[in-house]
Amino acid sequence: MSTNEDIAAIFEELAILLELTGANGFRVNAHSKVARVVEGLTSDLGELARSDDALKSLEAIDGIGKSSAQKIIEFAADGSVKDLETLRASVPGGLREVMKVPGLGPRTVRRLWQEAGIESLDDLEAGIEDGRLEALPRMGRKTIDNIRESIEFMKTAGDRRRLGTAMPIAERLVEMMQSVPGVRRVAYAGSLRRGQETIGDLDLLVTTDDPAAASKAFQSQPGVTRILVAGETKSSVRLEDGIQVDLRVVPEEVWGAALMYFTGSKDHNVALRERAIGRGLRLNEYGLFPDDGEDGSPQSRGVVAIASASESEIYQALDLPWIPPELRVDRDEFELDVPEDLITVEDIRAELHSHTTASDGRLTIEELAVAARTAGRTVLAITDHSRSSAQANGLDEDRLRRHAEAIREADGKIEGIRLLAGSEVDIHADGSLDYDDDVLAMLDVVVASPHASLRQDPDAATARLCAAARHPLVSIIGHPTGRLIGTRKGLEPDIEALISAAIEGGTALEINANPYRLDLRDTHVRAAVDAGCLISINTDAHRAEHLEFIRYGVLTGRRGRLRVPGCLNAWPDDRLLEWLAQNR
DNA sequence: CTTCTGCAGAAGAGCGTGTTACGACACGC
Repeated sequence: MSTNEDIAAIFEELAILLELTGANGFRVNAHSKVARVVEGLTSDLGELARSDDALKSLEAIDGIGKSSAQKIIEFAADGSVKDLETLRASVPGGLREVMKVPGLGPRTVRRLWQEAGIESLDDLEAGIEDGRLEALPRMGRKTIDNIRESIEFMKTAGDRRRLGTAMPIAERLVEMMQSVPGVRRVAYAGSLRRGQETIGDLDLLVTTDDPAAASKAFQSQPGVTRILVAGETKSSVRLEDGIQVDLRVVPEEVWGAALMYFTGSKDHNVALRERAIGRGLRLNEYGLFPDDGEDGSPQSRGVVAIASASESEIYQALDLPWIPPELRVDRDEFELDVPEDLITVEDIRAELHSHTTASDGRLTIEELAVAARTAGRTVLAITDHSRSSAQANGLDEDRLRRHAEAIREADGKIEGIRLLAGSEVDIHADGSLDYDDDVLAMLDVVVASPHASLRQDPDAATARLCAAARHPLVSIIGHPTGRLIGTRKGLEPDIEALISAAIEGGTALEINANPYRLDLRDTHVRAAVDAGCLISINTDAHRAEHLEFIRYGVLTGRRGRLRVPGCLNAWPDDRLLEWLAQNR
């Protein structure tokens, strides 16, 4: 674990433990915020914390105050934080699991702990059976049944879903709701709309002439295993595979306000509402209202909204440009330099990382070329695996030479798309490449990627990747960390060092659009974009459907503020080909 | 706990729903 991740984990734990001790909610939030901020940093806090002016430098980071700065310094020096140790000693560790039970919040868990001696998930189950829970006030049959069901659900369901799993489900739901009579507009919102790499649950927003019909259709759709909430304007169901879907039904005229509210992030919303207060206004999911100082929600008192129909008019009324959903994280999106022209799927012209039957792909050169052309690409680099990737049927030098010839031959035969002969060459643990330079030199594109030794220590990983990035014949570093979301951590190089090496070596860094990878990840893309390092969004297609993954890579790029000029494969073909020829 | 402006002390988002006991509270977004 990198230092930043350690620190983020410490503050996350502090927040949970504080919550359980009944600490002030703002204090709890402050700790969560530090965790989130630290997670988003690319520079090493450990180093900063050991520097001369550590306290000042740390406090300069938004969200980190004196107390948090001192804890970070303490951790960098001793590897532990006293306050955390004290809390750990006074709060049973098992309560963190109990907090995860849907429906159980800090208040209830604290009561269970102090009044019924519940200290773990096992205790909770025992307490349900032996009647300890029933004996508590405000603990009725229904609540206990719900807890029992939630525990059962927790045991069977997985955690968060990958972006690529959630998106098709959401699109199916949107289509389904669109077909309900009276429905006008339907959209998915939430973390899916923000393009996060994993999604907790799905959020659907609907405007309709017949709210009751929309809610009923939603609750009774096939695949619903449990209705969690069933109100007039708000419903929540669980589907067969365990995914939770929330529906909100609103009047047409508040579409924009509701979409903003439902898209989040929570912290972005809080920041916007604070901004509204600062301007004598109030923002909620029904609109932006003048603050008349009265109690109760403005819309219920007939106060007329200043803005509500569209997101942009609300942002405008708060003196902000429309902020793309992918940037709504409450980091620095409220500063004035937010680009309006983030990269889009339509901007992508070239696919620079793909596989055919020569290694472990499913399509021949011709089939893949046609598929790429159909998907709208005008340039396709075929980059099969190199010899060390034996499990992927990697090509030895002879096969590579013949394969390159075959690609160039096919290039002459297929209209409408330019084919490039390339390789996805393994970067060995020591930073050397899997082919000799004279072999690489005959190719049009070289994607160099780590595939093995993905557990090496961060310093070795940095040296390994930087060496490949500085190699004159390498065009792109493919999936730089090699992580697989939720299953493999991958390398943990010093990203800023890698970015510098890539700039120096005239090499682009890849966003691998495969939803299992999305590597570089969003925060690393942002660091690269800020430094002026080129990015290439590639699907790593092994079959035709994989070309559709591009959307996930684009979302990740947008989260990193990527625009066309910084994205190699969004350039005009001539310019791309010229760059590829020169940078080798 | 952090930020902001009043530099010591205040302010910190706002709503719908379910449960439990019929107004209040907790939860989750």
